[in-house]
Amino acid sequence: MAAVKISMIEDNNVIRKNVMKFVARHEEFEVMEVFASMESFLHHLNVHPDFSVDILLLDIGLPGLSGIEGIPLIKEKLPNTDIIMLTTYEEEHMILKAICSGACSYLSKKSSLDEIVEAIRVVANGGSYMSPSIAREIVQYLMGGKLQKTTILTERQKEILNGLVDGKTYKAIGKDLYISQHTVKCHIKKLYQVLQVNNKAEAIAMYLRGEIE
Amino acid sequence: MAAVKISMIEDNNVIRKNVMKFVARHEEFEVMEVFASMESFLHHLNVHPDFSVDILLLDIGLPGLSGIEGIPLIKEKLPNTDIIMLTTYEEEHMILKAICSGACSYLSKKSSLDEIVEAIRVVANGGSYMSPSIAREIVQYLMGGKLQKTTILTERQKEILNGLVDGKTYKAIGKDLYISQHTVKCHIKKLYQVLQVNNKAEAIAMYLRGEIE
DNA sequence: TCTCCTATAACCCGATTGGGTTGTTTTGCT
DNA sequence: AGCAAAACAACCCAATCGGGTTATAGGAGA
Repeated sequence: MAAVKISMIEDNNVIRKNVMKFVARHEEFEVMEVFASMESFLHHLNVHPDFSVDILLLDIGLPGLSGIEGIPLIKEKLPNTDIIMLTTYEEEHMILKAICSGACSYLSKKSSLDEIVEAIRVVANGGSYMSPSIAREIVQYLMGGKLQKTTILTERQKEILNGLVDGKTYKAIGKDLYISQHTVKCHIKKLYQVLQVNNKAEAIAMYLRGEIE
Repeated sequence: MAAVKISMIEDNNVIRKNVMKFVARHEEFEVMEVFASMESFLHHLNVHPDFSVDILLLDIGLPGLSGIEGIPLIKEKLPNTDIIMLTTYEEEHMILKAICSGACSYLSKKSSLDEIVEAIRVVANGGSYMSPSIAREIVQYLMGGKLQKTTILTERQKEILNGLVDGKTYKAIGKDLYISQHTVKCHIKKLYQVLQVNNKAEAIAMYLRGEIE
């Protein structure tokens, strides 16, 4: 198998050089150009349209265009490049945003060089590496306090809520459930009381955020 | 620190004995009673209300009450026990269901004994261990085909959409952004065209399902 | 049996929304 | 400099929504 091509975007010179030097010692990896900013990387992509890498190590806290903001731009040009985020900021929303944007792995900068290389190997083999603390946060998010939130809604209310989420009008929901639109409205009024919201938008948001049922 | 108390629910005698024998060799772990079915475990909990473990290895494909179905029941009695799922079924929905139910780690049965012990250590330290292939699936789920959907919305439209998602009226959004409600409506009209929806509900649903930005 | 709750249905009324048109101004790109 | 796009603003109008009240029928539980 050909060597796995690696690149890195990291503004801290010391970290960038150390990591890439260590990676380069492993002969299954081929270290490509590295960059100190998202802008310089994107510029390089424009100037060299043929440039590609298999795995990109990406700092989340870059000055200027941040790592997260850059992910979609990178994926646009290099859809087959796997991105490993490197970061000191382990805040939940950052992590989720990065993963949702297309990063496939997430490493704390506290990780050892060996751990970084291990992560690269995992990703090269089609897996996804997560630092334990980060995995834990993702799990927390997925669970989303969903425990012990055993349905407060009646069956009918759930059916109606589903209609709302689908963007249906009262009339359409009534038609679906073979009841009048008046009745639909009546259910919805009670629904709002139970959920402590005042309109469709909030009810839908609550439902889709998984805070119900 | 006291030994970490470990138990296991697994119907396959060979696997159960091998794993627990290996775990027992590590003196930081204390192997407790093990069980061949969810029912016998739950029964044990009822008979011995003081029984507790720190970490429970749980087979997902148990006969009778499955591992996933049992998680909420276990969590009810032992809220502080961390659950590590062991499984051959790596299907996405199984994994997500297990995690959403309260499992904190997920191991493929292909994992080596060393990997299992490593996972236990990680969990005992408050982390969460994921097999690379499973981490990948979770990442896939979180990304949800969201790639190459590089923002179609303008900055202004995003701000407005955020207002909608928060359940605000046009008027309130206008106030927030220092523009008139007419203008807000105008933006929303264009927004709907771009997203190909006809009302707030669908736009919010699209946003919260992560199909935007 | 007699409540309590849910589901059903209807009415009124004001506020909000969605869709249409028509503009001016600013901004970005060529 | 000039064009296109986006942001801004206002008008009309019909449909929808949110909140209030009132009322009947059926099922669960005290």
